[in-house]
Amino acid sequence: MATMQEIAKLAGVSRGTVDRVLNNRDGVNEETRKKVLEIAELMDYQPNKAGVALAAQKKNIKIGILLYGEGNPFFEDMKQGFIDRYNDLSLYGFSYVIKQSKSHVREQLVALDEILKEDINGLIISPFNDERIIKKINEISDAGIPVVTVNTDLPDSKRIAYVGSDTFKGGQTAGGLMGLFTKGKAEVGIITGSRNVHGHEERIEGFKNIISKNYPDIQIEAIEECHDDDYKAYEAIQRMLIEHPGITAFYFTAGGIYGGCKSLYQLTQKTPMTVITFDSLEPNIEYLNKGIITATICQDPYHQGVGALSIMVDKLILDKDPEQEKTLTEINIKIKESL
Amino acid sequence: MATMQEIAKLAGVSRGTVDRVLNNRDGVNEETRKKVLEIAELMDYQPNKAGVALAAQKKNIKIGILLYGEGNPFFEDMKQGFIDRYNDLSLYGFSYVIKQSKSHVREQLVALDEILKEDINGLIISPFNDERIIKKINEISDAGIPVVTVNTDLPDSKRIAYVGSDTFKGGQTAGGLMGLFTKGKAEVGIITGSRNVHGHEERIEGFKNIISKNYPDIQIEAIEECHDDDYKAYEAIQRMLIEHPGITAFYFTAGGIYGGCKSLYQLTQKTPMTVITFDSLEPNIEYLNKGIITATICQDPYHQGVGALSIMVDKLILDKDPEQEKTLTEINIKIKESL
DNA sequence: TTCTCGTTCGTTCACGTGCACGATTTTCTT
DNA sequence: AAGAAAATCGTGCACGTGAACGAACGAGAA
Repeated sequence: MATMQEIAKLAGVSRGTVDRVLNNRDGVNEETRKKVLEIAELMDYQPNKAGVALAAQKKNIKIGILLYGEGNPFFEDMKQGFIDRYNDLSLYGFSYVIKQSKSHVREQLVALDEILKEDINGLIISPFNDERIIKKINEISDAGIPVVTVNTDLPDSKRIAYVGSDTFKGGQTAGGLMGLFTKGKAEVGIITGSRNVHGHEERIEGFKNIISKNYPDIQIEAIEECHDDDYKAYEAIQRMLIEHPGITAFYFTAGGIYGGCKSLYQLTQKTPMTVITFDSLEPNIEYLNKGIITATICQDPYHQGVGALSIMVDKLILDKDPEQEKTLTEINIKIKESL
Repeated sequence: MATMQEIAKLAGVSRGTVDRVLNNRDGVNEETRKKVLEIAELMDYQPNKAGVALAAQKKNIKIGILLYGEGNPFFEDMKQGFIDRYNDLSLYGFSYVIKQSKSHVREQLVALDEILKEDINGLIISPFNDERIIKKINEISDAGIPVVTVNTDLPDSKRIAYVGSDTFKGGQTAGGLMGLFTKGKAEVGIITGSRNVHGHEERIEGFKNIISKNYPDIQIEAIEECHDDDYKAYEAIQRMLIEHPGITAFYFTAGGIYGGCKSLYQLTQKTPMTVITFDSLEPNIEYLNKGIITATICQDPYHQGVGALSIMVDKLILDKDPEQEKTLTEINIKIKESL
């Protein structure tokens, strides 16, 4: 591996000059610059990461991470991803703060203000889809602090990258599973989070896409919002089963699992339902083990954390812009036996 | 973060002495050693990784990686894991060589001799379960070269760690899926790789475990070995369908997918079968898309590569022994829509 | 006593980079 | 033409660790 020192020797200049050229700083004669660049290219120069890391110690960079859903195991997984990735990258001598607000726009706005007071150099946020949040993110970006969204995207904001899952494909996967589990014959009730949340809606679209294409004998009987609320989900299930007694399957696009499954547990002891959900939070696992949930589709929050922190470190410390604007994590299907 | 320099100052000694204490080198007075250790503990000293990395440059460590199955996409995934992880860890200034032999014990023995000539300091190997390989691995270990097995374990050898998947659980997952897809009623034919390969056998055991526990109406009609050979798999399927015309499902524990599925494609145009396989190699994906394979169970070779290299670098450069003897990767179910 | 050897510890170099400072040369101004 | 300003480049320090080298000291042997 070539070092700056070696390049300097070959170019007949000092290492300082090589440094100026390779880091795009000015104060170098055009001819010298060309020569150095040529040699660097020829030798396929790659900066030694240990050296970069050691020199980065004094930069004292701090990354802010802002999540919602306090105590939500989904975000605990994501946090583990942050931690593990931090252990790999901590040699760059940076630090981070994680703040987690409650699940409301207002709380997130407050938390956002708080975390900005910590003098952070970059922000990773799992944002609410709200105009005020978008506006704030744009202000932060304009102030020179790069923002990466994780889990939920804000495509219309000035965030530099998004790390999350492909919700449409997740919906398609749910559709495919529904077909397989019911042998292509079912009446389905859908419990969704909110029709205003882009991801939830895409999960319905993906589902419909596969059903209409491959399974003519599967009918969607009803769709209800529960806003991730267990009590609302409980009631929605009760209502659906009265209004549509023929229902043989349920599809949950988001939260409210605990309430919804409790309802099913009480009502459907005799007639087994096919139930498909997302993520593997505690209630999902509980009802998967009880046989109420047939399968759950996971979006790998751990690697969302890993990916987001990687991108941010690349940007802040290694000066590398993200390769893609969107990084999509894998879709994993889990059943009772594969947990 | 505390540095050696700071500890030295507080202890009233030089940094060299602190270095000797913390790296367990001798030539330090017992009293001094105690004092330094005390202060280091008090300050929760963690060696700065950038510093360690920079100093490790001159060690010139080389890791050998030995796989089989030339051109097998499964190992391509694993190689990508090695490469990605190497990019993260390359700052420690080490290098690696990958050799890939054909799928025979003899070829692997030859390749093993070749790779040892390269002056490697550690070996990662995806081994054949063979006495001669075990003996060789023990010799290498005794020579002071740590060995990590990946994908296939040799529990009776002197390898320091294994990274792979839980094959029994994989079999259980297959059993669970079989139950769900067939609504608990099926006659199953099993095509296995070799009954002498521990992993293949465990996949059958796990499968039987779930079937016998939860699905009394699922019968296993026949089990045949195909030794990962497509032609043998083709013939096995033909034979099974003649001898057991009631078969409605197939379970492949290993290779021979292309031959087996081709056979099914020709024969079962009308009567749709439930087919469960392992891994997502090209033939798996092809026949998943064609609707022949219902689902495939993946063992995440990418992260096997990642994990194995991590363990080896920890051992060779950071002097850290593996935390667990066995690292098991996640089990992911894939259907057509979630590919 | 004087010389040798072993113990204990401080000093120094190496690893590769980022960046501030200052030195030298060239160009511009009056 | 002389001084000021700008352009260009070299030097040196810092980051934290590993490890070789050598200095200081005391104990034991001749």
